[in-house]
Amino acid sequence: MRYPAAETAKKHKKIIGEAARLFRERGFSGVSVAEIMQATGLTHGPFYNHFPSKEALMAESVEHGLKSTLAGVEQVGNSPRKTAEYLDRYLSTAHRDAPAKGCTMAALAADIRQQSEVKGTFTAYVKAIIEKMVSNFSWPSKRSARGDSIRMLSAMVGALILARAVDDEAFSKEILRETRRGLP
Amino acid sequence: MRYPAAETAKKHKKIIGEAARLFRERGFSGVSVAEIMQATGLTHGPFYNHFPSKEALMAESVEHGLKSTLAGVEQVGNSPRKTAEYLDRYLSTAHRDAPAKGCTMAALAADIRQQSEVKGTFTAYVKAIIEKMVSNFSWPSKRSARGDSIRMLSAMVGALILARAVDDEAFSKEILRETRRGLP
DNA sequence: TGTACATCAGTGAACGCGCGTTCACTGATGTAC
DNA sequence: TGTACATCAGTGAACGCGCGTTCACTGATGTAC
Repeated sequence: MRYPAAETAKKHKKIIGEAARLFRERGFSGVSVAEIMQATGLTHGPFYNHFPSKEALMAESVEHGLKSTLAGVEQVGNSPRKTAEYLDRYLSTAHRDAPAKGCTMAALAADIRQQSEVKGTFTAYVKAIIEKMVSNFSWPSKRSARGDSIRMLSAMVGALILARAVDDEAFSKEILRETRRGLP
Repeated sequence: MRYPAAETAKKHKKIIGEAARLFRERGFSGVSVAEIMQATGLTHGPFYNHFPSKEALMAESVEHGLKSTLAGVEQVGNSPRKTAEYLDRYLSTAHRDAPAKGCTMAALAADIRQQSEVKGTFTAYVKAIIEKMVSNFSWPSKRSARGDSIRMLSAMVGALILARAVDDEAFSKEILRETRRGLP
């Protein structure tokens, strides 16, 4: 049956939100279209009223996730204390244990390597995130800020991925803590 | 038909080798049992003469891959020049472009997060690799060597994963180069 | 304002496909005598 | 050393299953008059 026009746009966003959450939690191939639709409270049929394919949803949900990571960096504002707080949060056990609402780069970068449809969007956002880190974080020297940002991001993403893959709590915490210690 | 006993062990190793290669290239879910068997020159049927399940093969092939990464670190020998050469190789475009024969941590850490069967082996090898980095790399101070090793590994793995996920060659190279510059 | 009809998001069964896994069968190898 | 037979890795068809995707149908909404 036909539904109020306003609800269609709302459902579209709901699908993207649930997909972004589930994909980060279990990877692209670990989540089915039916499961995403079930999470929005619908059956799997109308998925194709909203998106041409699962791959199209992957692209939109990655963008959705990266947008909020970018917004997170934007809010830091360049005091040393705020920068330190951001890093504390990124390399926390809370972030490690909640990939579903965490950094899309750490959760899906490996999956994105295989998905040429999504790589363009991913690349644009990683560039934007680096640039925002350069301008919004506190750096000792303006000259080296871009290199420092890239190094910081590599360490953050690598540490989070390793800390999540390891099943020894003490060792996982050590990876987060020691990586944090090397950053401002 | 029955085959010479010596060939059975050889085929077992061949399956592991091909699986380790293909899994690193396309992830666990990106490679089918049939494809692995085809790569060894057999049909898919006898797979279950060698392994109880695909998951068991995943565990053995991850171990196979990590063993050679560990062996690579073992060969460094602790001169500053050898350490630098190792890092140059790890963060090279050649390594970036050849995940099939490259570092298993960078290629499969994200997949391993979801695979509880494999996490134990992975954890043990990451610990061993860190320990070998502590003893075989050249460090300014013995006291900080373990923390330095962990930071280095996080940056290496993160940079390689990001450089592979990005589809802009100049930006990808910049990630590798700048991460390299922050290391000894 | 009231009525008649076209629209289209949602339903749920069905599709074709590829996957992991199983199995009856084959026949050269290894072994017992 | 030669013969008869048990073994078991390999073959390839078949299995059940879940997936992405399609589709005929439904019926409240929005619109034309």
